[in-house]
Amino acid sequence: MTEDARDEVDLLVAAWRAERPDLDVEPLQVLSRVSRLARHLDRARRAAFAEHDLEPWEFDVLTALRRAGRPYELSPGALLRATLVTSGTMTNRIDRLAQAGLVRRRPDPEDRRGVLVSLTETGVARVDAAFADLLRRERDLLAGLGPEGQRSLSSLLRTLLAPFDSPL
Amino acid sequence: MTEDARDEVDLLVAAWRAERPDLDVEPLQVLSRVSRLARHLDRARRAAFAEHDLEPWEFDVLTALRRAGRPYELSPGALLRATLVTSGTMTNRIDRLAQAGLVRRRPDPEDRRGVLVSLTETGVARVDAAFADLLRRERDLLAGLGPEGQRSLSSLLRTLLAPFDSPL
DNA sequence: GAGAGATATCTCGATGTCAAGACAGTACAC
DNA sequence: GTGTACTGTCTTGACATCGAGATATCTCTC
Repeated sequence: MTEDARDEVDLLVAAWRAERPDLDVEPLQVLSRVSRLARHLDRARRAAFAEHDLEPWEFDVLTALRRAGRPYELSPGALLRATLVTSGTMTNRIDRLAQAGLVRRRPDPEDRRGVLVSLTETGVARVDAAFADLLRRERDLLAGLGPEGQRSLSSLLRTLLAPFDSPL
Repeated sequence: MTEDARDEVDLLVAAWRAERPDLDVEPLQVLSRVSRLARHLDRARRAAFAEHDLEPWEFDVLTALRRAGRPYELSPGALLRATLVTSGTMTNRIDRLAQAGLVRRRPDPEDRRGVLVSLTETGVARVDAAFADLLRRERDLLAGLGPEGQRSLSSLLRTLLAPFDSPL
């Protein structure tokens, strides 16, 4: 059991143990790391997308549409479920993406309450370029783990994530 | 190798494979899960803290001070490094925490540019109660992994986190 | 086919965050 | 000692997000 690669969370846990020896702070070993890592990832993604003139939130919406396959069209409702934001946020996002010429809005012919949002050609091109770039960078970040580590990590995370995804 | 507990990310990866079979999207298995899990955790924490009348950002600052040990005092600079926010954000946070009576500000006697922020008695009590509660809830979230899984998960995450923590 | 409840989207106000820059004070080299 | 670069904190303005509520439409039951 090597303890070489200490990180900030190790220090955090040690500090808590000194201050509150009565508490079991083991959960922080996992969950603080998840939060901190996500924060760092956000920053790295922001930097990566800047080269393609995209904000992370723009990328999130565009990829959801891109993943849907031709004709790259989804309802705002489907988009907000895919991106975990509220409806007000999604309206705002679509407005701005439409203004930037990356998506288009049209009334849903089957449901007059509804709207359908689709990628423009520019939108497809931009998201494809940014996505390829992102994957390159993410692969670099993960290189230290090796294929074995990546598999077990994703499997453990899936277990943790499942209860959130399924019930709702 | 059981594939039972499929989550949203499995679907996401499958969708990408169908749309872009030319790309290796394996990195998403890890990093999308980290991001999504962090998002869910934020929500869970928000709900947990609500019972103690604390916002997540308040908790972050208060715990940093609490961890420092008596006299529970740090500079704004130390706090922003601990919480990964910018200086403007930290100024704003300290203002509001001071107004709520949870922290106190005083000039640093050793550096006239500086300020020292410390917990009030109320602050200590509130953060201690909220922290114990948070740990209970986090333990529940992690229960599905077992002690073994938690150890390997935290170790893998540490490897991933180390490059972010050390260079800067 | 009328009404109740569910659903889809949008509007609006409040809020927390960031980025850039201002300003005071410190540290170090010469 | 003096000047230059650095550090620590705060200010300001822009912005994305959320939550609650408004409106229109659909669906299902009776």
